[in-house]
Amino acid sequence: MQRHLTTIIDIARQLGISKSTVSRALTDHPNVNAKTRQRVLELAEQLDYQRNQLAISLLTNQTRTIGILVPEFISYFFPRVIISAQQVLTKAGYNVVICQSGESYEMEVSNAHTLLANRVDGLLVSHTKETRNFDHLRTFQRKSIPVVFFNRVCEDMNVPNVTVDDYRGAFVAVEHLIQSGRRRIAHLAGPDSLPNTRNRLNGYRDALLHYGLPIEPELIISYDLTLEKANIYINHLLNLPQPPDALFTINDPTAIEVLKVCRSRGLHVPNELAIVGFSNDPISELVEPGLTTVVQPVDDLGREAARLLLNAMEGSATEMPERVVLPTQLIVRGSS
Amino acid sequence: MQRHLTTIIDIARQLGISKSTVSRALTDHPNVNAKTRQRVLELAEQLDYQRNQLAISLLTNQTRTIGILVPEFISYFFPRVIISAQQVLTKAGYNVVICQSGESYEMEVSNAHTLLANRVDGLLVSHTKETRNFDHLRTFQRKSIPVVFFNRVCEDMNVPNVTVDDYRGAFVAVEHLIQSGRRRIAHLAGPDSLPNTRNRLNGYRDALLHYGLPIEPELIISYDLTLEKANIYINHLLNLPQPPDALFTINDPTAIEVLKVCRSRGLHVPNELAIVGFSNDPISELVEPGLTTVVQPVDDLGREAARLLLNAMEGSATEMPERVVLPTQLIVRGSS
DNA sequence: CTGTTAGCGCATTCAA
DNA sequence: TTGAATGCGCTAACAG
Repeated sequence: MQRHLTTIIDIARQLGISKSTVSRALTDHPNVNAKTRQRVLELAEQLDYQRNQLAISLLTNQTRTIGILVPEFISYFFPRVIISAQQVLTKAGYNVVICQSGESYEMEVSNAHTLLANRVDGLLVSHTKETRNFDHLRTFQRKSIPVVFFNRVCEDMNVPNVTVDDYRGAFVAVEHLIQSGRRRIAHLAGPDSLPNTRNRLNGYRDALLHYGLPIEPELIISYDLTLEKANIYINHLLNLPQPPDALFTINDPTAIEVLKVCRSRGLHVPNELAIVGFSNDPISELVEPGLTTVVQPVDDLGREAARLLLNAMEGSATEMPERVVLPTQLIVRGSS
Repeated sequence: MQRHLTTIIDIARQLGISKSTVSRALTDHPNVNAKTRQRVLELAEQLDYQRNQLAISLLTNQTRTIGILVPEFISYFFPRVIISAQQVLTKAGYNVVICQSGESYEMEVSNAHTLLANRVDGLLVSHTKETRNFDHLRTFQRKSIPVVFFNRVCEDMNVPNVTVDDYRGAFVAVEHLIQSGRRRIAHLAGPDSLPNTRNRLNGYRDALLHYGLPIEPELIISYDLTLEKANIYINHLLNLPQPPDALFTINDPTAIEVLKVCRSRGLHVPNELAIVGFSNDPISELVEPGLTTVVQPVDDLGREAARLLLNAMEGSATEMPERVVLPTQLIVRGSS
């Protein structure tokens, strides 16, 4: 499939001038005759000329494109964050390309290579649940391409990051359950490769400790975030000799799954089991009963991540990378 | 921010050989001494060398990258389609970059320019609801960059496309309402810039005609797909002297909004108002009552779109662009 | 104000 | 098997 796209040389030839002049006319360079510029612009328009960004990037060594790498975008969370980040970046004159890895480490590595090969000027990342080795991201660092983590962060890498206050969110959620009279509060936690998971787990633990409740290992289950596994573990918990009277889940989809299981078992929510989720997925206010959950400020998250990246790219390479933690908030609905 | 990335020249110099040889070693060219190749590969690894895709693309005039342009990805629909398309494209050795336009025509044009400037080898598009002028996409065509439309297609452009059978889906949905005894069936339609909207409207109309029911203009309302407007029109319909006994909506989020309005007005669903949505958003099975809706085969949609694009790129430029229409299916739940 | 020249990083002829 | 030379499309430095 050979195709010829109009180049400045085509324009120069047809106008009988040099390609430098064409280039200058096209880039609003001051030193060019108004009339000449006019002619160039008209012919460019007519020939449907488009600057070849590839050539410019090769020359300037910057693409004005930034890459966003996310583990998935089925859940509402990542799309929202991306959109708000994109708004900031677009306003700053950057293009945004998005890659999603389907929670696969291998795919993430491949995406990282693509982004690197295409020489993005900066990278916004939230890694997959499988990612334990971060060499593919350190490569960016080594090449001085700014990287900013959001949501799922690698604490070992010395780069800026933005997270929400998972610890506090979890603490308050569990506190709420305790204060409404629950005593056997279970926690469906995510894989412990994810710091958010660990922070939420700590918040859960500390809330129990703070109120003098025992921490029962049998009530804490880590799983891989798939709904199939969630279903199995929920039933497992409910089949315990002493089943929990409340369940705090790592995210809203999981909490919804709990709701479904309760429905099918004829368990009343919240009387027989109280449920609290995490993230305030739009779905959580539509189910019956409404789901109590912890709000993550998705828009702020995207905005902050973009801001940190812009800072990093626009040079002010501070010695201490900035780390932003955004507040979370509990929304109480019918499920608790 | 000046940074130097390792090039083949660095490798060549350090090894005291020419860059051509390095290039050959790196590209698995047959004519290169095994030992030399070995040394090159080792040093490349050690220096953390990455091929500069920009330079290669400039040279070969192809990027092995394809662009996906969608109007939004908040709803579950587009992410799903993208993921399945991406699977096919990745397998075929292409990289995928995604741009979303937030339903803004202006943003879509800008994204199209970005993708063009970055010389994608092919484009998968679903346009915004505002798009009426397709010049920004015709540009790709003029430059022989294959374009494939999916879901929201421009019928005037002579390119392959994939859609679902909106007409049939709507027909069957309305038929179902009629057969379950409804007689005043309203339709909340989308903007008529979108062919899907028109097709669904036609399906709705023809079903009424087919069963000898009158078409009441006051029961058909086009709107802009925002939930705020949806809310206004839903209330408007329910306030009619003769309110409808069923409501068929352009999509599931709108149907959910209907459900919410009914809840707040104390209207029983489906007894006082039956509701049927479109697209089988995961949310539709979680609400109470479950939402009757028309399934769109999202995975097939993405796969087919990718297949058509690969065909178009891999040369077989057939005279008649292929147009695929995928079947839809009604799922009956509690809301009807 | 305009033309000439160089070079970004690479693959690919053509010679050796 | 290897090296030298060419050019992809463009901007920028330099010279008129």
